[in-house]
Amino acid sequence: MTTNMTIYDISEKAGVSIATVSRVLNGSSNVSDKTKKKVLDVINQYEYTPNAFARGLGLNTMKTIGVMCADSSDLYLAKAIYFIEQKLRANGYDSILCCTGYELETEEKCLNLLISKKVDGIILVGSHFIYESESDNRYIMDAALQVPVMLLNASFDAPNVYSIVSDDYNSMYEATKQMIASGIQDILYFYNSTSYSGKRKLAGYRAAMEEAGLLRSGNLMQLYTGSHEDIQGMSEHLMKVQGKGILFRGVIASDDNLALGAIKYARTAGLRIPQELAIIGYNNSLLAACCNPELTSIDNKLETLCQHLITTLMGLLNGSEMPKKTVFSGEIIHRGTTLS
Amino acid sequence: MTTNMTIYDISEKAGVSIATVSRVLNGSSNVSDKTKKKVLDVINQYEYTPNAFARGLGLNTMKTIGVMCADSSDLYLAKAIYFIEQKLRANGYDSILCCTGYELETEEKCLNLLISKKVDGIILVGSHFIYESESDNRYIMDAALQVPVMLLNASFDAPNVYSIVSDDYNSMYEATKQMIASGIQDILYFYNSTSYSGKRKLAGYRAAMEEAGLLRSGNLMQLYTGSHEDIQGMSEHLMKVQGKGILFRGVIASDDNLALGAIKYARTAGLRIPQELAIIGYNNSLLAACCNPELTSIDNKLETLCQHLITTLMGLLNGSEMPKKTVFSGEIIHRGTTLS
DNA sequence: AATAACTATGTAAGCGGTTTCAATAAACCT
DNA sequence: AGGTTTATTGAAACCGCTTACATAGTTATT
Repeated sequence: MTTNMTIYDISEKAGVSIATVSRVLNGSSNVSDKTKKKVLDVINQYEYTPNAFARGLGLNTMKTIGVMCADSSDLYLAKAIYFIEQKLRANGYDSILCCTGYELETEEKCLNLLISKKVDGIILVGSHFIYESESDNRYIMDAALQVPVMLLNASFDAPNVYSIVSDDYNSMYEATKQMIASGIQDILYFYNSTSYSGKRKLAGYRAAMEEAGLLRSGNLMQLYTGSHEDIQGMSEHLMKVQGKGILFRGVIASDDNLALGAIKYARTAGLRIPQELAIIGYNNSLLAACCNPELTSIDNKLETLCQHLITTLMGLLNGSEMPKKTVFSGEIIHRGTTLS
Repeated sequence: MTTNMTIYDISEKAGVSIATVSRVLNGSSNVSDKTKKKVLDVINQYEYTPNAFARGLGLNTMKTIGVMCADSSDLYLAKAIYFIEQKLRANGYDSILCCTGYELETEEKCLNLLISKKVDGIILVGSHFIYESESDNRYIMDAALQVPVMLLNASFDAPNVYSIVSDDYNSMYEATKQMIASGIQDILYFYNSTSYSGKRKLAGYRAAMEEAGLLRSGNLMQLYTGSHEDIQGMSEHLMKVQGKGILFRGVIASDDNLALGAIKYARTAGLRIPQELAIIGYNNSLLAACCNPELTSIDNKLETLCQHLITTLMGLLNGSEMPKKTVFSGEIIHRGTTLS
């Protein structure tokens, strides 16, 4: 356990100065093996742990990274947080978590809070408020003036802001193309966010549809504004869409949760999956393997993304030059909700 | 944004001493309104934020709570973390997250790390290493010597350790009793952890079975040791159990994930749910409403638990006397996997 | 009007480390 | 052996803020 000794106590017991104790604490090379051992023995004997605040004051770092996400209870984000936390701690850092609940104001407040807590870096896990235009991201840029800011699945170009993204555009483009190739023409795009990655995904879908000459009107894109947990609501939403006479034989969802809503809708409407309604989800979350039929989904290699994010961040903190943006491609995992 | 001014800069610009600045910073009453305004103006003008380390050094607190959990990507734990983080921040605290990955050694290490980071309290979210016997929890008791330790869904009696638990025993007892009452006698208990709450749940099941004279041997309890995400593996596990000639017409699972495994097993084995196999899960997670048929599950009022946990912790930090243990009862949410 | 009792502010001593700089000891040359 | 260079160590300044104590300025009391 942690005792309440100070560096003075240790220096006294070890018969050296506090400077020397500090040196062995920080692994300075300029300490003789003999004294180093002597000091370490005392430290171990009394289970001394240096005071983090004092240390922070002197070093101006507490080896802590701020992690911000909209909702840590979202399956995908929760997973990201888990990977990030694990990898950070493996690197001797730990993480302060802030959940912003999809509110811009909270996001700004948290950002300032993290900065004032002197984190060494900030990771935005799927922030919902990254805009394409730089000037709209001022609050992030302000934070980046102080510490490196890492963006997971989002990207914009600003000093000291680094992005690790999955190629959502291309993944969606390919998924849509494949569904078209399987003979389906009326493909509804079902999404719930206009975030950075949301826009990219939508663009991928549109490109494929346009290319095939199938994008006739905005009818085939449906924004769902309810909670990401409200499967029933999603299903009802699709029922309404159907009620309006909009025809669709395929659903491509921006998220597995939404895809589940589509599955539920199919059940309610009595449609056979995938023969009468094909569905593709996104994120390849636990849900995809859980539902019935199992969901075809796009896997965007979350762990790889997180690993690179941490590697990049650690590099930056060590003063290395690091790539501003890294892109990984996704992969379509075929399961029971698609034909081909 | 946060500037790099010190209290000296502010005091100079405001024409007062640093003590006065510090007083307005900390809301001390002994400052005249005139000077207070003067100082605040300067602070706002320069967007000054006091250095957290220096402040921590002086106050010996950084308004931070350590949150430990085995796996933040687990649906249930993720949700708990979300609630906790939200409520903490609403109270002016924030949280350092540590995921221990179900490893005792990591759990101990994190506990020490949190203490050394001078957190004001520690919350164990469904720790897997709470033992019934006090002496086995020494490492937690050591931490409790320094700061209050809050246990969610676990409990043991030690100084400065507080518990908020759901009455798992009773919930399971009732669930089992109801299934028996619905005419099912061969009920398999499918579980994956021998944690504190795991034991309680199992005991509830046993009690109900014993009471009904149905507990003939240990055959009807099946410990699954695989990953909580490996639905396929769970299903196969149950296939093997069936293969051994162990008969079961009902499954009560210690967790919704396991229940999903049971659903998958039923599908594979060609059993109709709930007529040929009834299933009850635990936690009433998102999954329960997602799967097909929808899962009957026990809701243990997670948000209520978290709310009370935070309230209790805040009370403690304000020096109030607080209850050592609070118990809430759960509720069975009936859906499509049970008869009655 | 003189004394007591506050109120508002400043001075300076910590809080527990890190680090610069100077001093001492040990090692290396010629 | 004497002069250098280098490896160790310690003294003390400093990081930025809190707070006990002292002081000066006000208001209340008799």
